[in-house]
Amino acid sequence: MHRPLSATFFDRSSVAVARDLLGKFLVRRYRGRTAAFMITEAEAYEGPRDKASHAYRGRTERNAVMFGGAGRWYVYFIYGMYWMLNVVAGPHGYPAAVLIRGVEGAAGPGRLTRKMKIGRALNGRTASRSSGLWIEDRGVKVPRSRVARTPRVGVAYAGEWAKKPYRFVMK
DNA sequence: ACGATGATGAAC
DNA sequence: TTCATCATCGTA
Repeated sequence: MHRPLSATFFDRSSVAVARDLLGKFLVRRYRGRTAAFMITEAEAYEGPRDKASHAYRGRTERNAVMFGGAGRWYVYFIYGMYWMLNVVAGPHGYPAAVLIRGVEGAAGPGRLTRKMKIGRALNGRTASRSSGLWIEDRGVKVPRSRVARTPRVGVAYAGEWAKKPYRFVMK
């Protein structure tokens, strides 16, 4: 059996976490059924200085979970239709997170949450079996040659931060 | 290229 | 209380 990744995996720079999430499995237990999909795309949102991050303008009701400890889900609603799934990274008090943008069989962050029945109920919960959503290492190794690094999607407003190569995608 | 669709946060 | 904005997606 595979064990869920623990908080120590997420208690690092969000960029390192985003890179290492490629090849891991996002596992959902919902209404008695369990489904697992390999993560193929992730983006880092790194700290209070990152202009593309929700935490850039400080703590608010929405982004509060980003300021907590690593390994919790940060789920928010956007464009009146979609839920975005993030996992909090880095030390307590430092607002960083990784947006899980794609899994095998669902490209795009909005599609993935719809497919896996992810919504507000998971916000602030721990990435563990108890919450019904967690991440496992199933032994898939993703070599550098299979990883593309690009700027993040949909953050053109973020000036210099829009250019940073914080998006990781499996080729 | 653009509209759907509504929560969020900052301004007023 | 109003209002612009938004870490997107489907249709054209």
